[in-house]
Parts: sequence; structure tokens; C-alpha cells
Amino acid sequence: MSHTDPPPGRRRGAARPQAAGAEGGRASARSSGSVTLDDVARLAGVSPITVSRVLNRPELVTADTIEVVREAIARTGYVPNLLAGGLASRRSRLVAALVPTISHSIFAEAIEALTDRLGEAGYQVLLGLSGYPAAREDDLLAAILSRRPDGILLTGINHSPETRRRLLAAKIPVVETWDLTPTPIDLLIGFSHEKVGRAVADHLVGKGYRRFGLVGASDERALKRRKGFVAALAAHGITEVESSSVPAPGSLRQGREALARILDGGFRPDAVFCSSDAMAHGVLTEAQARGLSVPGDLAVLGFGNLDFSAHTHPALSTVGIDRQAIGRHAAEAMLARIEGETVAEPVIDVGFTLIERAST
Amino acid sequence: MSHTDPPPGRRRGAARPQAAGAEGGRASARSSGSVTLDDVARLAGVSPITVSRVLNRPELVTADTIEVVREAIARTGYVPNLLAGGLASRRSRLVAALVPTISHSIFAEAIEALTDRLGEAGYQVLLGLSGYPAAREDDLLAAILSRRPDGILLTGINHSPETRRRLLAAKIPVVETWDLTPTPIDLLIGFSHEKVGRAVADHLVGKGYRRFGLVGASDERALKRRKGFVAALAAHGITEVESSSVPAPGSLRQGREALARILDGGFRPDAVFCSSDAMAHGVLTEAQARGLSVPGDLAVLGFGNLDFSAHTHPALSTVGIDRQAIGRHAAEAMLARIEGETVAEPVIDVGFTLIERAST
DNA sequence: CGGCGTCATGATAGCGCTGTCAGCAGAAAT
DNA sequence: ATTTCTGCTGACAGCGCTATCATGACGCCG
Repeated sequence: MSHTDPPPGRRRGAARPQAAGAEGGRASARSSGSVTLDDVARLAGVSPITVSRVLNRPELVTADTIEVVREAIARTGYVPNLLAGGLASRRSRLVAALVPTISHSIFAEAIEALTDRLGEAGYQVLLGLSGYPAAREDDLLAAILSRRPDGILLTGINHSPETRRRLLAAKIPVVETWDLTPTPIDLLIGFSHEKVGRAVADHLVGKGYRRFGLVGASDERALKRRKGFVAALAAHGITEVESSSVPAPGSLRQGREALARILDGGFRPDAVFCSSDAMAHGVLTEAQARGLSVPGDLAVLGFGNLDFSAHTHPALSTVGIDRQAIGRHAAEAMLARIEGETVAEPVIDVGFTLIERAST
Repeated sequence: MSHTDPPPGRRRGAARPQAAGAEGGRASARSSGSVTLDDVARLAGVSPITVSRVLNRPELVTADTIEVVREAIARTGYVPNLLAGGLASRRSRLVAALVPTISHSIFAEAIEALTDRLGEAGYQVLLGLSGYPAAREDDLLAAILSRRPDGILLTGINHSPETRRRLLAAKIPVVETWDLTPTPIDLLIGFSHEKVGRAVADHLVGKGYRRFGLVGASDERALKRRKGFVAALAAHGITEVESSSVPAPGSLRQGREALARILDGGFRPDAVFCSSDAMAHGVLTEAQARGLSVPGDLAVLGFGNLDFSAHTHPALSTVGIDRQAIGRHAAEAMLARIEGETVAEPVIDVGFTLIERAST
């Protein structure tokens, strides 16, 4: 049923221009009234499947037909329905990304890179905000899997057993990001936070600093950096480390307050390592407010190399992460997996760079 | 076809526990093999539509039945398919949001508030990043409308005729945000940027400042603020305004550089109004680097009241916008419209607050 | 000139779900 | 006892698209 006329003389001649939904048609009560593939097909004088091919696999259709169909699409103002398409083809062309927050730009940029790359390939990104202790991750994941994404990106490597189970059951590519682990669910793109901590400690000790402050957010990755930092200091025989924890993700304000707490507690560090550049900026600010000179009285080192970090006064030493590379690699790996190609590098260590500026 | 056994004794007894996809079944070549509503229904001994109701309109089903069905769902690990559901019900439970960027937290927070509120109502947010001169808005919109969102949020009020046409044709609620206009497409939630500019000018003039610098990003809303600012200054008889434009969105770095340009150009303002707090922070930083005292030598005023603004040194005077209110109101208005309720206030002016801190 | 492969297009049959209306208890009304 | 109503459940028929296989036209070969 539904399309009544068998294409007569072959295209062009068959096309009786007609407004969509005009005709003697009985628009079934449930129909949305909007233009469908069938409407376009009828106007173009071809079968619906041909219209579908023009849109999705034009290499299978002759140039003439493509032109006729394109014109019919333009005339009707047809907008494909990806819900229907996805249902039929079992490819939603949707990729989900779960991040704790986008308000702090460390994740935002990776997401933007991911979105850009996937957009080029015709995919869209469905964003899930899990909040900081990833409390909602489970429910969120359930909601997201209902959309049948073709792939999913997660932040971090610690997921509840329930989450792992669901991901495995979904049988789609999974990319974990921002950390490394010997037991990834599937794909993995990150770097070693513990090594970051060690590298920072070695650097600071090498420059002669001996009394350390640590200003860290309480998220799992910051804790790993701390662990590496403390371990490396211990290896240098240094145990004098005063630390102050704040709730993730950590802001300039919290950096200021943390330094104030450390100083007011009587400890007088000569260097402070912060778990984010925003907090380091706060430490810088508090130091300045107290008339301490940086790095003379106090060295400060951050994490993230955000866009402002090179331009604070003094410029902030920090650890640079190629955030866009994380997003880009995630997109590439996911696309490859979706297309059924074998992924050359299922685990990518994007590394980090210790960036020495004026604050140390 | 498809479900073979008519529910015999009435529930419970009928449930023959069976792994999903076991049975003598001929899984049609196209089936995904994953658990469907029918599988759950068979296990629970009810019809598929009843399972659907348990999930979507449980108030229509008795407690007993709900329990049996819930158990079957748990046992099978059923994950609903919203592509199919959306196609059948013509409600995707998806809301699209188009913003220039999420890397700068001014939009990110509004999006988070939107996402939270909509999430409670069972909707998810599909994010579209249009980039700064909203170059991609048209294509992006086309891609997004293919998903049949139930509503859409736009940033700003200037859209191409093509965009307007498409939005109107989609027949879904549209919320424009971050600005006001007498001719909204549908719903509108924002505030007057020109009034912001005027209020800032009045404030600064009132405090005795007379020579003004203006550091502005070149996006349309920042230009409106500038216009209001300049107009109000003119009303006070002040025409000595030196301005410096930077590409949107504007960063700390650009703030520093802009102040440097103004100062090196020989103009010596006693107050600078910046189009974002990030840039104002940069101006603050450059002033400090040059040994200028703020506000003694130079007053600085930003825009946005971001989380760091109260904690810079000196604390930054700025214009506060209730960003979460924008997201929340947008969500509420959209939900009301989707549910078919009449929207009490289709246009909401969330206003702004001039926040006076130490930098002026 | 018949056989066969290739290419463009079409017919059919779903993908997994929900709108709609019908049916059938049991309770309430007469 | 009969009627009417209410509340719960089910059968059916799609939603708009695409996977799959079939078909017909054409060119090429021996």
C-alpha cells in the first residue's frame, strides 16, 4: 500500500508537482503530517528506497536520479527522520559522552574536539553530566543507552559493576578517558596521573624546594597525582608535606582558601602543587594578597595548562595535557570500531608535559 | 505474529523463566538479538502493551502486574529502545540546545541547569556547538532536527532566515536565550545587554571616573553592551572612550593584551569595562604586572560574575547574570509547552545585578 | 545470438515501540 | 436481575525508514 503509482515512463515525466499532503490523501490519524520519504519519492517519481539511497549511499544512484531527487527534497522541505532511520538500520549515529561537568573547561575542550570530529562523520554527541562523585552515572547510563548510541565515552576508569555490566551488554564501543588502567573495558585514552605527580615532585625537588604544600581536589584522578607526588618526595627523603583537600572540581576560590588554611596552620611551604590551574591561580592570588613573592617566597605549580595559565602574573608553571587530542583520538577510535575496522591502538597514552614558567 | 502464547491462567503462573533469546525461536535475520519489549512481555505473561504502560504510564496498571513486569524487566536486563518509542509516539524526549561554545563557562552553567531540570522530567539534552560566528548554525540545525527533538534552545536572537524557516516548520517549542527582542520566534529568556552597558556607565561615572577604556569581544551581545555603555557616557557628556576589540569569546590573555594595547597607545583610562570576567581578570593582571594600583590608578569592571570573580585580588566588580535561572526557566517553559500547557510567561527578563567590589 | 555478469532500481518485510479502540471483569446504580 | 460505569488489559495497525533480495536493462564474450 501507501505509494500508489508505479513509476511510469521513467522519471522526470512522472513527477507531478504537488504540495506535500495535498492529493486525495487520507492522512492516517497517527501520521505527523510532516513530509516523509514517501512524499519525496512520489514527487520525484522514484521509489522510497531510491530516495533513501540518494541521502545515504549516493554512489549507488545515477547522477540524473540524484538530481531529480535532490530537487524534490528541496521542494518539499523534507527533513529525514533519524529515529525511523536508526530504528531500521540499527545505527543511531549518536555517540554518548559522560563527563562530570562541563563548567570547568578541562573537560569541555575534549568534548568540543570529540563533537567536531564526530560531526564531520555525521554523528552527534549526546552529553551526559554525571556530577562529581559520579553518583548519577548508573541512572544516566540507563537513560542514555535507551537512545541506542553507536558508541560511548566515559570519563575515568572506575565504574560500578552495574555500569560495566550494562556497557558490556550494549555491545558498543566504549572509550574510557583521562586515565590509564591495565583493565580497560574496551578502548582507553589517557595518561598516568601517578607519573604526573612523580614528575612534578622530581622537578620541584630538582629546583631546590624542600617544604611542600599540596592543594588537591578530592576526585580520583587528583588523588592519584597526589599519591605519585608524595611517593616521589618520599623517595627523595622528604616527608614534610602539608596538604589541603577541597571538593572537586576545585576553583580559584578554593585555591585561595586552601593556601590560607595551610599558612594559617603555621606551616610555611616553599612550593605548592595544585590539582588544577584554577586552584593554582587561587594560590597565586592569595600569595599576592599576602605580599608573598612567587616564586621567591613560594613556588606554585598547577595542572591542566588552561588558556589563562601562560598569562597569569607570574606565569604559571603547570602540567600540560593535550585535551583536544583526547577528544580527537576518542572520536577516531570510536569511528573505526563502529565501521568495523580493527583499531590499531586500543590504548593510547597521550602523555603530559611539564611546563616550566615563572611561578617555579 | 511474533508473540505466540495468549496469556493462560493470568500472570505469575504463566511466567516460564527463560533466558532472553533462548527458546525455539527463529530470530529474524534483521533482529538485533537484544531483549525487546516482547521478550519481557512473554516472560511476565502479559501483553507487550502492558509492559509499555508499566514503563510509561504505571498509573494505568495494577500494582500486582507492575511488580511482575518489573521483575521480568530486571531478569531480562531489558533496556527500552527510545528510537522505536519515539518513532511510534512522535515524542523523542530529546531537547536540543545550540550554543556557541561550552569551553567558556558562561554558557556551560546555563546548559547544566537546563540539563538537570529536563533530566528530572525524563528528557535529555542534545548539544549543538555552533562556533562563534554562528557559521555552522544552519547545517547543525538540520542535523539536529533530524532527531526530532521535542524542543530547542538557541543562543541569541539573530538567526538566518533559513534557520527561522526550519524552526517554524518543525513545529516545536523554541526558546531563544541570553538576549531580548520584541520579535521572538517563540519563547524568550534573557536580559537587555544595552541596559547593562548603561548601568555600568552610570555606575562608573557616578563614582567619578571620566576616562574610559572598553575591552570587548566582537560577538553581537557584547556589541550591544558596548553600545549602551557608549550611549550612556555620551549622555553624561563623556566621549573620551578608547576601545579594543578581540575575537569572541575573550580570554584572560586577550584582556591583558587589550589593556596593553590601550596603554601603549598612549591613552590612560581611569576605568575599563570588559565584556567578560575572564578578560577583566586579564586587565587586572596586566595592571598588576605594570604596577598600576586597582582601583587607584585604574578601575576594572567585568561581566558575568563567574565563580572566580569575587576572589581575584582585588575582588572584581562585575555584572551578575543568573545563568542557572536562564537554564531553569528555559527548561520549565519548554516542558510546559511540550505538555501542551499554556506558558504563563513566554518572555522572561531575568535582569542583571551590578556587583560592586574592590576593583571599582 | 545465447549466456552471464554488472549496474540501477524496486518490492517486500520488518526494526521495536505506542495510539487507539475493543473487551471484559467487577462495582455501582436502578 | 439488569444496566451502566469504571478500570485494567489486549489486539491491531502503524510510526518512517532501511536490509535484503529480486528484477530488468545493458554490455560483453565466445
